[in-house]
Amino acid sequence: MTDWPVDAVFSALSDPTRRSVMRLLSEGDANATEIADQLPVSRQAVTKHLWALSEAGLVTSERDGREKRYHFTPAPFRDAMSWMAEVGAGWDHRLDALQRLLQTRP
Amino acid sequence: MTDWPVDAVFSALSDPTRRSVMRLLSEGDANATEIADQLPVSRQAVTKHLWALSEAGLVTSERDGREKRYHFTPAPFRDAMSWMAEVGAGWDHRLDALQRLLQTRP
DNA sequence: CTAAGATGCAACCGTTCGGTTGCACAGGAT
DNA sequence: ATCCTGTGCAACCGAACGGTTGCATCTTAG
Repeated sequence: MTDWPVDAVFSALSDPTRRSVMRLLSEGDANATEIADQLPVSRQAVTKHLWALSEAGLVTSERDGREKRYHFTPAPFRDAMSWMAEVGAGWDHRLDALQRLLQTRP
Repeated sequence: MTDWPVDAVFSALSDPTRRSVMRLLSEGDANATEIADQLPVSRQAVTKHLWALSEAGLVTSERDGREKRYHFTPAPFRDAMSWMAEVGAGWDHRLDALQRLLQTRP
């Protein structure tokens, strides 16, 4: 039903560089410069990607003095997986199980 | 690890029209013209979307006389969900459970 | 045979995307 | 006060994207 969060999440995850950023952040917080150092793109590119990820709710940021640290937030994965489970329900018993799983409260 | 299927799946799913096509197909097979009739886009647009979905392995097609019928195939969802479970593992206990679930054989 | 419906191919268009570069601004360290 | 270092803003570029239109082709229904 609600399509906008799903849209942002899938879009955010559809780019390889952005997935790399997510992977890096899943291992610990970082700022834009640090992330760019570990990827073959400029800091500006990373900043744009972080903005997209943040739009999707996949990262949060926090200003600390002159730097801005980004944190990993996988919560919106739930939306994406729910969509898949809902659409795929009945075709794959694993998706049924997933749908049940996603309804358990954190 | 292998990134190309995940890439195709997330990319395919990142477009609202394409998700609508998936939803329609999840309710039953159809040809391009039938799908286009139920969506606010041209048949040609639908055809292009079906090509993208097929690249991601999300639909299969079968020629039947003068028409070409498309079938829903949610199997690649598994790749996308695996990626999310892997990256998000440790942050959300539901993702841990999912990761275990995805390792069960069909 | 012929007409109608479905697909395929290709060109075109405006917008978005991923990425770059250049420069200005802000906050810490010394 | 001054020099780094990290951010932010904006312009720019080429490629890909989502979509359209027009036309050709193929196949079945009558």
